[in-house]
Amino acid sequence: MTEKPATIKEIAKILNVSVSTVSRALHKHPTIGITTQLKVQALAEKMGYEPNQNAISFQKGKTYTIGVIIPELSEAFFSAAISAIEDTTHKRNYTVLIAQSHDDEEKEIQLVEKMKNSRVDGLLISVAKTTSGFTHFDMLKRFNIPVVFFDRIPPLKNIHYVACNMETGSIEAVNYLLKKGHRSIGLINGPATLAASGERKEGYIKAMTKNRLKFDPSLIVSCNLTEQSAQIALDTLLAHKRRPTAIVTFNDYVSLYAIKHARSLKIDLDKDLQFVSYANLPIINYMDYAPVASVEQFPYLQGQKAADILLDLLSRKTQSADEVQAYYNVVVESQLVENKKKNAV
Amino acid sequence: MTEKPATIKEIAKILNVSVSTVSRALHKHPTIGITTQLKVQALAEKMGYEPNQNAISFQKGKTYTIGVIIPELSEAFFSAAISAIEDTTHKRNYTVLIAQSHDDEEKEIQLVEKMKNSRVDGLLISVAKTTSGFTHFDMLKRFNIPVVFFDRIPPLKNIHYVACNMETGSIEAVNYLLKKGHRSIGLINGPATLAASGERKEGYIKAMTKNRLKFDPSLIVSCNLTEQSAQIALDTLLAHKRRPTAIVTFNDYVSLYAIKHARSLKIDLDKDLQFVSYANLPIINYMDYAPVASVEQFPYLQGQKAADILLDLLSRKTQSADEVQAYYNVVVESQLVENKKKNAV
DNA sequence: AAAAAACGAGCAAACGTTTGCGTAAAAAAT
DNA sequence: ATTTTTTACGCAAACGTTTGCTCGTTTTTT
Repeated sequence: MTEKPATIKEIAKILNVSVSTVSRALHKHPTIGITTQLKVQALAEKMGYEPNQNAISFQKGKTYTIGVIIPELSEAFFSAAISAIEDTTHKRNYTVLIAQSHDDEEKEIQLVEKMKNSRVDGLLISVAKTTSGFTHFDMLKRFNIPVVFFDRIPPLKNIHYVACNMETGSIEAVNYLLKKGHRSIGLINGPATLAASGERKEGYIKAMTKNRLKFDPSLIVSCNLTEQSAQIALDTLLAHKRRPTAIVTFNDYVSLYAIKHARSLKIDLDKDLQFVSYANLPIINYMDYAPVASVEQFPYLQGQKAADILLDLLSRKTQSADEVQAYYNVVVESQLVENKKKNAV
Repeated sequence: MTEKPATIKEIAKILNVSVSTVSRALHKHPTIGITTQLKVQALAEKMGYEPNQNAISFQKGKTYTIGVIIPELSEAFFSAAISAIEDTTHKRNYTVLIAQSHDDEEKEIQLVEKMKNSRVDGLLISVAKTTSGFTHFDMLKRFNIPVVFFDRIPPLKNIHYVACNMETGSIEAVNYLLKKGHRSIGLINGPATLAASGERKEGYIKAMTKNRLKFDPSLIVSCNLTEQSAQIALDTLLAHKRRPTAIVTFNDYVSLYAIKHARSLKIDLDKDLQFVSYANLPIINYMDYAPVASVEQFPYLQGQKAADILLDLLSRKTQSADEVQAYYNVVVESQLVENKKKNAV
């Protein structure tokens, strides 16, 4: 009843040729005569032969598997990136091993270890928020397992990475609001511990000064990304002596919280206060009042580029991998996209 | 520079023992003397030896990998299920290979084929919406690869599955609304082609008749899950001669669309119209007006149970796998949960 | 017609690990 | 003191595939 998968050996025995001949025939190796080749291929087809990937991996010492370590699968950004990575690598016959760190450093370390032990050929990593040590990545270097970081990049020298330049988008965001006539623009930023917060702030400041507007530090308030703290941040801004008519927020969630709070304060979100945020997640399509624009970070593109780089690294790894002098540092520009959806009544 | 992973052979050579001794020592096999055992383990530790999973898989003919095929990673339901599956299987030293069918039958077939070829030990599948043929699952049976279906179950005999009983939740939902005093309750259902639609309808009808209310078929309207079609469905219900004061919707998205539409019609969502939906996705936490309650389907639990079953199947598979007479049919009861969040002003 | 080149295919090792079987030495039983 | 049992370890095959090397046969070149 239970079928066993066909092997090269069986084919060889039936055809009275050697296993090496069968192997070569299936790979269309030129030293095998055309008649033998066809004979072998026909039988393989008939028997439903499928190469045992496991045996091949073992033999070749590589698994054709790339590991992906991300903080959270459920975050729209990462699932989009994963889709891109899958699409890109499947084309080149690699499979993808996905694991979530849940933004926990300890878990991330374990995962790196596990991935190394399961002999993945390479890794794509977006580091956890809490990660502060980086020695677990050294091990990968020692064993010559190439890594490409994406989106969340560790502060290390000599690494490959794909990141998103927040500055462009930030400047665009502020410019957009200035053009719309706003003169007092607030920023509800994330916690200072996040690199992303710094970049957003930089962009904000740069845009202000470039437009010869005096930059008022008190128009920048931080929040820790919770609903409550977003509310407080908004309250602070609303109490400002130069009460802003527009606010840039750290991400869509913060915008959402702030908008909700603003509405409960009966603020007219069409006339008196406008929001621009980062990320552009699907949720904004479901909001009654959404930010008027978002800074898109192109998760699919980032995933794609990261995968491309890793594949390239893997293909050239064949020989000398020690003398990697060139490190890929790809930066994709963020971009402001207007929210096409109309707000509710 | 580039280190090679340590092998059992090297350890054996250094210690002047045979590879089999090393292998057994590392497994704490009782026939190996305690001194040798410690010696071996110490050196292994020192050399940072990690067994080559690939070689082991090859040798044992099993990969300690289970494949998971789901429609969409980005759907909250599935990412929760995945997390459960990972948590459950990691404990037993299995790794998880995730793949998305994107609700495409063709893709699903390819994935099943790929999973088979990469010799996964077992599969967890939630079938694509469009899947109408089921022969690709036969192959798995032929090769004795156990499969546990979850959430989206194919209409086949003799399969293992974990599903959610919608009826309980549906009845609860209607009862809940009746208790709140509603006498005319509408249902915006999904397309008739989906099994899930049938179950929701069943539950709805059952709850009505159990409460000795005459069931009015015209209070059930279908939609195809798009925003536009949800709007039309709502319009239909609102024009009903016995205009409903409460509506059960196929899922949170439909609720969302309907609520949005209702608000644009200036309907008072606190007094004149209330919604209950299925799923209980995170998005409802972000809605200005959310359904008052949702039927929770426990994705984490479903994933967990499915994984447990598969692991059990795998552990007993050691010998006779043909005579599987007993099929696991686990049904988790859906449950109505009240939405604790207050609506906006 | 002899020598050289090209062709077609087989042999065997290798990848790292597990495991059934065999066996020498030590311990226990007679 | 001999036989039996136990202890502790080694031998070698096996898993499926790839690939460098060898070698006989045919074809081409001189």
